[in-house]
Amino acid sequence: MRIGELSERTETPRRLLRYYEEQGLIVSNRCANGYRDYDEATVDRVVQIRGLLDAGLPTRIIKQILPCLDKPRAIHFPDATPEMIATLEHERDRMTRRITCLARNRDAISEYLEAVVNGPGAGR
Amino acid sequence: MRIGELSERTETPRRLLRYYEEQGLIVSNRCANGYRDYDEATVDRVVQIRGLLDAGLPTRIIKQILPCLDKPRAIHFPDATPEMIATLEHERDRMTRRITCLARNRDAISEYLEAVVNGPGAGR
DNA sequence: TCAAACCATCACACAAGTGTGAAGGTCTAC
DNA sequence: GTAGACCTTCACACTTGTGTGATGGTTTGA
Repeated sequence: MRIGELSERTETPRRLLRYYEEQGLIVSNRCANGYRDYDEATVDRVVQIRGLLDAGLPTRIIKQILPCLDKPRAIHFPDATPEMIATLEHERDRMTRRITCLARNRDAISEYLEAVVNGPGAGR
Repeated sequence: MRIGELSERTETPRRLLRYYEEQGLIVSNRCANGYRDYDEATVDRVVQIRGLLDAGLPTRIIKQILPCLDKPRAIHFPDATPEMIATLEHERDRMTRRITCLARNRDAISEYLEAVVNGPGAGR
């Protein structure tokens, strides 16, 4: 599919799709006329990238973790250098910390909202 | 305490503490000589702010949700305008989405790492 | 009293993600 | 063949969170 369709289906500006490609997060084939051509799987990948970006990961890190998420895992074993493994472990831990922080704060918000809808009287 | 101590205890550059104050995320009293004076609770607050920033929330949003997290909840009921409640619900949902995304990707990383340490042979 | 270690404000700069528009090529349909 | 809707690259600019340094006041200890 071309960039316009990918843009619509992922609700992502074309500008950013080109940027993600520039950063090495997605790839595209080129048609004879120079147009980018994406395959179906790119849709999910873009959604995933956007989610991770929104969760505070920079493209540099996203680029490193994306290959681990592909299905035929065995293919990627050769790239598994010790440094890479260390990076992944570090990022995994950092994500866990982010999750903990988000969950705690979200729960506090929920609690607050509950208290509010129950009326000020119920809070004491 | 003064900014130097707060900086050390929160591992946060002074520059950023002043920035957070400028954005209305923390407050300080001023000593006679103009030095900032923080109270004990600011330590936790700064840590919380940094966690949320790292999880992708902008200061503008953090500023809005921080008041809900204070202990004596009843004090803040007057500010609970309908728009404020809508904002909070929206941010709560967004945080949930972030958590889901982070958890899924973190689990995939964990899975990958497990496969790697078990050796390529175990992956098939 | 003088140095060192704090503190203050101000300002310029940078990276990352994103917005926007210019200038131009390609394809489709009337 | 021309208009409109696509696509291309390039470039300039904005925002946000940070880094860094200049310039100067205050406090503390030798």
